[in-house]
Amino acid sequence: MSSDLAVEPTRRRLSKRQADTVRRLTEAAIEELRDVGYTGLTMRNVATRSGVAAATAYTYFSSKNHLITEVFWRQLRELPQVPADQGLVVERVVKVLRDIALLVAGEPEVAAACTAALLGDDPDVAHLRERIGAEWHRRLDAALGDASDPDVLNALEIALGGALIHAGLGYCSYERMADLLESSARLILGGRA
Amino acid sequence: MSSDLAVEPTRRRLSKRQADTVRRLTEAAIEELRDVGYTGLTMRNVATRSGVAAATAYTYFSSKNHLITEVFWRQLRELPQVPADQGLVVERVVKVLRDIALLVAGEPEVAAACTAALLGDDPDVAHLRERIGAEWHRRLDAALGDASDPDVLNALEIALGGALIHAGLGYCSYERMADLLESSARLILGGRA
DNA sequence: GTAGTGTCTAGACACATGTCTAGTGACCTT
DNA sequence: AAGGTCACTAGACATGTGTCTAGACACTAC
Repeated sequence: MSSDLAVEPTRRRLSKRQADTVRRLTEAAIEELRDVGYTGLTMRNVATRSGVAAATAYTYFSSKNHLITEVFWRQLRELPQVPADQGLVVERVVKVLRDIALLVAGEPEVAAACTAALLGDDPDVAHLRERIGAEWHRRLDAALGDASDPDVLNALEIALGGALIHAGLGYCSYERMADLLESSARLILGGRA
Repeated sequence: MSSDLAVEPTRRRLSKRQADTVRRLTEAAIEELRDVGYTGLTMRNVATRSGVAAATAYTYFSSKNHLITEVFWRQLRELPQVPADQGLVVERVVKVLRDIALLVAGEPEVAAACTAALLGDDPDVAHLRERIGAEWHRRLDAALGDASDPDVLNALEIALGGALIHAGLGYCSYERMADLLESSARLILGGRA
């Protein structure tokens, strides 16, 4: 798919061969999630699907949750930035939120699994969680531009997390969730531009 | 500590003896979560702590996630209703949100575990999830009273879920989360009373 | 008291996770 | 071409999950 993302370390700097192994593992994980979901996914099956030994998978990912969270993180990273200098603030914010919400909307199984994996307690998951949170923050802050305000930013971050959970919990579809999220954002931004 | 909640069925109507077993299991689960958290909790340990065989625990709870979700549900049920006819709408809403947010704030380990368990995919968890979602909806709707509006209600539900997740993910403490939630609610309710 | 129903126990089971170790083999460098 | 390093393999291991079965035990009714 893209970029130097394939060379980005999961645990350390990677050689070409290693990067390839990691890529095969994350791709196999996505297929596996599509087929059998979070609970059905096993590290052994992902490894086999990648043509790799199970022990090798654990060399790069400390846990099942870590592997799945890495999938989510890579998808978020591949998402293009929203230009910060065009259109109304509210429209820019709505676009950022919709982009993230719909990132995985086409694959609800994958999305739900990522949400669950994000809550894992291993240190590698915690680290990715921070990066993901920071990325959300950064994108929303950029979209707000001069209009940025801590309370508004927090409210938007909370809304984003809430929307993903609501969809992940099965309360609604990801498409509907994106609409609800947009509606929330407009209420939060209220009078402001 | 209360009510006929102890007789409420988890899988079917319960005899006194059964209700007692279930109560011992949920109480042991809370203690276990406090001590060792979600990952550290094992059904066998909870069973032992309750003075019950493991197989018995599985008679009442189809999975670890089901047991923990039941804990969350029972705590939510025990939370007193906010009177719907006093004070400003916004203050009533804020109180409902704060109550739920702080429900388990004293026990972050328990709260985080519940959030994770809620995402489980077994049918018993799905069922409780619906009841929990409905309960949130009901309480917020009541607080809004005549001011109730589908968009506002959705935004508040999303904010509530988001806040729990943010705290569960460790982005902030539950106390701080309650404050952010309040601030979000005020933005969402905006001009409205 | 004795039988019968319903609850619980003990322990084996298949399967998953995550760790570890000894050993294989490909790719450098010289 | 030989040697060394790095990535990977194969498989055992301890531990947890969730299921199952045979049997123990208590409480009720007769």
